[in-house]
Amino acid sequence: MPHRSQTLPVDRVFAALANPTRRDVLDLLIDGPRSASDLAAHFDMARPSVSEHLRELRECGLVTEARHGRFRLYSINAEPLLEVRDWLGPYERFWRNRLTDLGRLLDALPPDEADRA
Amino acid sequence: MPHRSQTLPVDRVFAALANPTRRDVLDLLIDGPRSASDLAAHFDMARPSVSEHLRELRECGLVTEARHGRFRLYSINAEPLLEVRDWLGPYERFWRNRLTDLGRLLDALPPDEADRA
DNA sequence: AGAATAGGTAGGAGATATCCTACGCATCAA
DNA sequence: TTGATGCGTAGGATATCTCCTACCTATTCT
Repeated sequence: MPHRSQTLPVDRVFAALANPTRRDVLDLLIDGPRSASDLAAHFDMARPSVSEHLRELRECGLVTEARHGRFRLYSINAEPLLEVRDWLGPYERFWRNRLTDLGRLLDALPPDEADRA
Repeated sequence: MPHRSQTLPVDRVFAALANPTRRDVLDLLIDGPRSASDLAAHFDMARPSVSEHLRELRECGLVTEARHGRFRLYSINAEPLLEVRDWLGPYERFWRNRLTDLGRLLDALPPDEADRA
């Protein structure tokens, strides 16, 4: 009956992605590494706040930091995203077969009937 | 410079997935529809708390509810997960080519070297 | 009708998230 | 060496999250 108690690594990844600013940071880093202040300049919030988001991304392994003089270059580490993709895997069949609705299963509508969606 | 203010639908989906109980609910529903109390029995928390998680999943469209007498059967609607998969898309190249580290980009390793995946 | 069952909502406690300003500590430029 | 720049951390205000117990309605069983 007890089900979960401590925070798994995959939990941290999902939690990190739950914030739009952090997802936007990752999206910016797709094109290549950027410095912290470069990243911060893209957001309508104080620089230290962005710095905190970077720390969260660091702590769940989604970015890495490389010091270059007084700059810190952040770059993507996409590996933790594999856990997200793996979690998503079992759901592929739902959108592949359009079996997204209980009603269709229970009422056993003719499958072609419902293709106007 | 302003970047985001209101909560987009995709934000709600990511936020819903950020909670392990809610992801577990979805995982349970993969095998088919279940009633609310059936779902609640799987978790080490009070039933009304599970009910609240179900409401969140409902409100972001990840589950649908069908009333049958005094039961309510919940079933998956995987469609919102497409947004997650779409967001994940641009990161595929990172784990496909194992270009997860800035160092490798900078050092310009031969690209065929990393195709054991 | 009366009791039991399914399950949602209200209100609140405590924890966590997200932002801010103030500050500290390096590093580089003059 | 002094000042400016890059950037992390501290502490705090406020909002949101996650759980609880108490309570309500609707349906079904006897």
